[in-house]
Amino acid sequence: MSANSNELSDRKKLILKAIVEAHIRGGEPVGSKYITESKQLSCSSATIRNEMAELESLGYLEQPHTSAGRVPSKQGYRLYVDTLLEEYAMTAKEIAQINQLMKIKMSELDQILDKASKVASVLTNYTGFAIKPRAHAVTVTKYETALIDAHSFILIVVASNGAVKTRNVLLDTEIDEYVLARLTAALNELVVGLDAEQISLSVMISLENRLSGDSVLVNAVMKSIYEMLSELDSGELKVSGLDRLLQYPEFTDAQNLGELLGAFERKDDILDLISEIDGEDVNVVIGKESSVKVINNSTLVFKPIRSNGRTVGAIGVIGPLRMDYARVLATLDNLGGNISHLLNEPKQLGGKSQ
Amino acid sequence: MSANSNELSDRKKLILKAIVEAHIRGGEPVGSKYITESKQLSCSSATIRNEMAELESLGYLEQPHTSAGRVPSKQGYRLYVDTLLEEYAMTAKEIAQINQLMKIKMSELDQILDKASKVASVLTNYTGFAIKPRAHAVTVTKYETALIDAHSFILIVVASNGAVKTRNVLLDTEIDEYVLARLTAALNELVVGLDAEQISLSVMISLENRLSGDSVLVNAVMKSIYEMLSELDSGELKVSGLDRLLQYPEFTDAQNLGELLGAFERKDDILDLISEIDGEDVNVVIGKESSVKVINNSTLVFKPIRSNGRTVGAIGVIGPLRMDYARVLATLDNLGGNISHLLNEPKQLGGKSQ
DNA sequence: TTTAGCACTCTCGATTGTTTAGTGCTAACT
DNA sequence: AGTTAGCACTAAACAATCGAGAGTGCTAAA
Repeated sequence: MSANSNELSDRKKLILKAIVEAHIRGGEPVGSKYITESKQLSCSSATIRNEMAELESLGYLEQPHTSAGRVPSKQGYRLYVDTLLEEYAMTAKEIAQINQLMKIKMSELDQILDKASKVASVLTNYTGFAIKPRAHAVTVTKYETALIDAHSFILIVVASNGAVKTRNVLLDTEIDEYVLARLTAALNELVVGLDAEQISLSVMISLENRLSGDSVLVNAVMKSIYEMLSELDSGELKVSGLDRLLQYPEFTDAQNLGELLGAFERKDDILDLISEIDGEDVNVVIGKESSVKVINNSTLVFKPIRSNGRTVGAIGVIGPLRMDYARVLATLDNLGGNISHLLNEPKQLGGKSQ
Repeated sequence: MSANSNELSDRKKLILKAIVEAHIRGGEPVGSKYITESKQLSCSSATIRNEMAELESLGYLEQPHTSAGRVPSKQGYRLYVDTLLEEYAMTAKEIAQINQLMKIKMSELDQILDKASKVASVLTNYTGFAIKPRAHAVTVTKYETALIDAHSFILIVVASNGAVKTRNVLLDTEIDEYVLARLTAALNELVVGLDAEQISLSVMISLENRLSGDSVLVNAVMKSIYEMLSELDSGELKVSGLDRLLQYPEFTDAQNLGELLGAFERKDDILDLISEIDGEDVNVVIGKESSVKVINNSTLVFKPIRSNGRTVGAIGVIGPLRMDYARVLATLDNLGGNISHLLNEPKQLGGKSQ
């Protein structure tokens, strides 16, 4: 809608950068005097003031009230993360810490993501989250079953996106190996390649015909399949370290906090927001700049997790607009790399050393 | 530690009850005048004052400051819920609402609990939660497997507490039906009846001997088994409707809210607290009166969910001390009954009418 | 045993003055 | 033309004061 970054003089950029960073550190509006004093800018506070006034009219800064300092606007933060930010070089100690925390070998993607979101939260001191993105029109590529007892068995589906899901099916009729084998064969023949929406009455009827009209069984199974597919479709969101939000003054008033908690409850908005992005890089969503107006006064930073060329999840953190972007970006990038590594490396022995 | 309820005159009880209920409604300290005016007590404010002073010295009331009214103490709330509370009769409408909301037929316990905690939150307007309690020394009673592809299979354990858990096991070596069948047989012979702590090196060695020394496979499997058992041991806690807390002034200050959020993060304390109780009835934990000092200024109400004579979970709500106990107790009781019903009734057809 | 009456205490809200931080503007300076 | 010193101005933050209101405890009378 307005000025692109090239229009800004180097000095303006420098000033904006200084203001953003000071504000991130201190949390309070920063004034011209502070900039002149603490910085390499060799000009007086009056000059800074003039520049600040211009930056404000360009939309990069805001003034809470007449006699306060300036605060970066969302647009200001955006420019900062896109072009002004200096890459944060993680210390060896920090990298060691990530490796240490992620050392626990886990096999389930869910658990790895969960753990990673906790680690992200601890390392950045913001609230962490992990999602498995929405995946539309997932279909089943293979069915498998395992008998538990006369009244229950496990139904396993392998989905087109590589996910595997299981469900405990309980029946009040009896079932045995033979019936189950027939069921499995029938499913693999008749109910493969459908997504949740395509499971129709006619599919059920053909399946029922194939299985001597055992409608109880067919109903139970189809219901489970439908549920599993829906779950795969609808994504997942887990949050950790919620209490960390409270240390930031922007979340002590119930307004902002409520919006955030509400968004976490509903999950949909955040899942939508993240599911629609499909890169490999760390993403930064600042306030409600996105089409989705989930988060008004918070920033959401996340990195997609890919495995075998597919986006299988994402981890990220959420915090105030004045987030320590440099550190967060570096941390998530590193952590994300660590996870991809975990997911793609061949399985090792348990780790009983000699 | 002090006065039992029989020492209280009927009038004192009536006054205490009136104060508690007024405070629950209004949230503010209630004074002698208010009681005299609005109530059936036929005596003057001065008399009420005298009684209130006594109730305070007995520990049932507290005074925020000299010229404020009285507020029930935790002990006061306790007496109220234990002996003063009038049973809340749910309206037909409310009962219909519960049935409506819980109508969705789901088979997995996890999902039912999850849904129920959401419903509890909606109906009571407090924060809801669902737990699967800790279960110590769970053992495996049966193993089952299902091949997915050459590099992965599903491992299923049926646990001594009736739970069924599955894990996707990935290998970089190849595996086939035959190997899997041998593995399954060996597991069912050698690794049955052990809890997480009893999985030792010697078990692994005997298993490995049985399986032509395939240590990669054995390691992966035993690790998964260990993980599953640990998970079964350690319980689960899910929270819903967190944002509802914010509407109660007692949670607008970061102190209380932080404590609660922290407790939800750690989960342990709350799981401990609830796991140690094994009745059938709705339980009320007021503040940190319990040995576990998790929640200082909140009340936790929950109802165990039983299935086949075993406690398989619990649902509840958490909110301010001045919770609408009557309503909450009735709601949870009803909702709990509804769930037990769901869990124990024979499975129905999918619901295609006619 | 109850109650009317009153003095006392404490909070809360409004009002006011003071301090402080930071601005915008102008006029002088390089 | 860009920079800077200086100054008037603004708005918040803070502290002190004041009166009103609510509710108590106590006393003395019923």
